[in-house]
Amino acid sequence: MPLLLLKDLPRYECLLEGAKVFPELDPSACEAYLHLLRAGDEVFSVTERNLAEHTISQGRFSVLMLLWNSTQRRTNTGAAVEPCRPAGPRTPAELADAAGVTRATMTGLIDTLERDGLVRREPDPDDRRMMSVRLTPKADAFVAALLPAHFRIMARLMAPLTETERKTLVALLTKILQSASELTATAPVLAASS
Amino acid sequence: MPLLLLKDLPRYECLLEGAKVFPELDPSACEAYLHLLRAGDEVFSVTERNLAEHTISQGRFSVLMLLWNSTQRRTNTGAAVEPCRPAGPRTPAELADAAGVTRATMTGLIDTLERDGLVRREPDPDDRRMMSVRLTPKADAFVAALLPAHFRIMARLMAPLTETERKTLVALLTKILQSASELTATAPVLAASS
DNA sequence: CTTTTTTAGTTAGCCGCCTAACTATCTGCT
DNA sequence: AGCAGATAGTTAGGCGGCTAACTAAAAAAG
Repeated sequence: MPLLLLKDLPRYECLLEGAKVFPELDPSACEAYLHLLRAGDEVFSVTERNLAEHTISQGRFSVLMLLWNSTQRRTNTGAAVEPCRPAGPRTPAELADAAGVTRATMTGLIDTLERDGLVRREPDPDDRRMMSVRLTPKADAFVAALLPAHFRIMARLMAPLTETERKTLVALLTKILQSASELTATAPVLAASS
Repeated sequence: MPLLLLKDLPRYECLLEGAKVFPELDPSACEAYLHLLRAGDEVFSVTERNLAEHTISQGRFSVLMLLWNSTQRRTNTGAAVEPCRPAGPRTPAELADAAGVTRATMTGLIDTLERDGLVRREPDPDDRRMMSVRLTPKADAFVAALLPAHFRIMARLMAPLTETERKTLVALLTKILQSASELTATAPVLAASS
């Protein structure tokens, strides 16, 4: 539960009301914004609650998935499996980049994962600054046991949407993600320009 | 930046690949899920970054907005303003409910807001267990100064979407929110049932 | 009227996120 | 070779979530 968001979103009339006071308030944009964060938060917390039953957090789970993807790619048994990415992340820095957190955060996540016996840190023989993070066999079993329920929850969450609606949703979200990335890139102009 | 999510979402072929290994994996559902969290996270962090420039966090901002809404409703100057909610939240418990966090968390948020001189705790004369949280004049000015940029960012984020697309998005997100709420309600059945 | 239960708020302690500062190592420039 | 700068990882400290345990007060039960 990362956010902190109004449980009951404001009614549209309230947004229209607010637009009279604040000319910058675009009611439909605001409505979309609030619904996006609210739905994202709720969906997030549903999956997080499932993971919590297996005593793992979303953050640690993401790290496991990243590492698991890497090992899957190497020890792959399937025929004709095209590599989805050149090579899976191995080092804390790569994991941090892939997960979108700082290296300091990744240090903490790896700490707890290592304490729980799910990963091991191994020094890199070539570059003594670097570490290599590996899943333990325990983690392999753990992830394999976890994933079916995880996927089932995703399917349940999206059950009310048809295939077409899902594609539409992804397309709309992609547009928003695009404009958010642009806003992130042109950072300091935020408040000033129209 | 609440979540911890893969920066580069997996390609659709990878999801199809995974579905061969895990029959529970619904590729389009998974794709929608990942895009939703990714977009929500990015949008969240964009607004958070703006708020951070005014040295306030999303959580504290939400509290201020809840209280500000309450006061707006009482000292309203506009004619023919229908009340959007019966009465705004006043006590820490009401604020916690409205914001969707625990009371312990709300205590902490009010602590820091009070420390920064943006709210005041006042004892309730009728029920000595209760406190009343009020915005200070400083907070009024603070919020009023903050909101225009905040609204401008929402508008920018949603700029690539037409009015129709925004309505579509809201409708789709509402469906997802609905099914997420149902999953939350029927909690313990998560992993077991199909 | 006393006792029990409920409720409001806080406190304490954990986790995961951040930034900033630090150590150790490697790289590149002269 | 030797030193400046870049890079990998950790540490320290803060914030904001959480749960669980606690205090004080009100409400309910007897």
